[in-house]
Amino acid sequence: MTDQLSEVPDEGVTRRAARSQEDILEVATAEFAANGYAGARVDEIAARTRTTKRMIYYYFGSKEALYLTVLERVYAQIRRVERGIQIDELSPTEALRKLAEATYDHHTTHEMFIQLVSIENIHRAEHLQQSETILRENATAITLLEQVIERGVREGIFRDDVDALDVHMMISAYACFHVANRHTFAAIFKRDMLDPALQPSHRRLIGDMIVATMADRRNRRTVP
Amino acid sequence: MTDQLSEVPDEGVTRRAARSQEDILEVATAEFAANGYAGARVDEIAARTRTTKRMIYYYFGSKEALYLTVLERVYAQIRRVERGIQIDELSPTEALRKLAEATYDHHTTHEMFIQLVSIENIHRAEHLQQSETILRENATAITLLEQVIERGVREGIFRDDVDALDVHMMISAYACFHVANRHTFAAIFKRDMLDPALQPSHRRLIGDMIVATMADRRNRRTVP
DNA sequence: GTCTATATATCGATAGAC
DNA sequence: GTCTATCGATATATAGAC
Repeated sequence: MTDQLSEVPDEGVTRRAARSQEDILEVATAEFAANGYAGARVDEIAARTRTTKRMIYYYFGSKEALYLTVLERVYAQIRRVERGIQIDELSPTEALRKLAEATYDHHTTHEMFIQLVSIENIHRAEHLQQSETILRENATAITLLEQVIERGVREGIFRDDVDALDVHMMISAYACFHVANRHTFAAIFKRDMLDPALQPSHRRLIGDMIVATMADRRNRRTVP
Repeated sequence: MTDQLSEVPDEGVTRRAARSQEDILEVATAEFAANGYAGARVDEIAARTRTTKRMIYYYFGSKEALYLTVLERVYAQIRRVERGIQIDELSPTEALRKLAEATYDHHTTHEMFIQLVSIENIHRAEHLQQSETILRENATAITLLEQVIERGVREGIFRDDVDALDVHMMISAYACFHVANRHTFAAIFKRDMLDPALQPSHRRLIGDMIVATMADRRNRRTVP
């Protein structure tokens, strides 16, 4: 890799710069997630990279712009996960469970994403609202869920008074809480919600919860 | 904040001093909730009270000690709400719904509590762990839930593979998410989860969700 | 693009009079 | 208990050489 780069000086410099920026973003993500926006230190980020503080400002302009780039990066990541979910051959019930489990799997393995979302909410999403990319792209996660629910309602197996956003809210709430409130929950109740021994049953429970709620046909407004 | 959070002042402290401390705590709660621990400014808290910054340090010693007092105060508040819940004459199903709705009602009307819990989780609950009062008192919320579930299992109407902490987790997750992730959710999906027009249906849904999950008797391990 | 050194601002905390 | 004034530490951001 390094040899190839030195053979092509022009690309080498750019590629090296891109790698340096990636390096900064990686460290910055951890720093912001761990300490919040105001608590994060640019000095600390610089110290943990191969580059210097001067380069952070050279590449990103400001602490806020760096934070925004970090935010866009983790939202792009979950978008990729969501796009990869396949539910074509599944029944509405099975599809719902699979979507819930996929969200649970993503959130429980991406603690920094959840922390950054919490931080962003403390700041009333004012940074997120500056990102047209996130606002435009991340809302599309809901379309798959809409199709599943519509099919389930049409087949008469789902209640019809809960829409896709409500279901997404229930799934996200459960999966987020496991990670976001892990520490206060553990401190008070002495149970680590991310304990690997608990994950199979918690993964089953999120599916049970969503399926049981949606399959409760007593709540239908119209007869199928 | 409209709730009565004030404690009875010590005999040695004048009424004016106690009122001054209450004034500081009121403003500090809002300041920490709105900006996080590192983002909160002691100067700003002082400016919005009738007292001065010097007095904040005189009464509370440090920014961190002030924050800890704020934390204990909001946790004491939810404890009072939890203690006031009456479910004596209700069936296990009705009791479960009432507990879920009470949590929903508390969280949706105490945004600052939820924000402070989020902030505390960003800091890995390191302040909360210093408060013996919170750790000792707030875990008792679970006993009422334990009794309800035990009764429901005994009567053969609830599944028996989900314990009280899991139910508490599901209820808290739903109710917390509404408040904690309100801003990112609204930014991306253009729906304010705290819109008063949505509250009746969301309040019904949390009850439906918990009852449907627990009443799913296919998940029983033992025959009642 | 990369470095060292530094400007500029702000914040938590305190001194000391009354 | 209460005030004004201010310290000392630390933060973001930048200057300017190479």
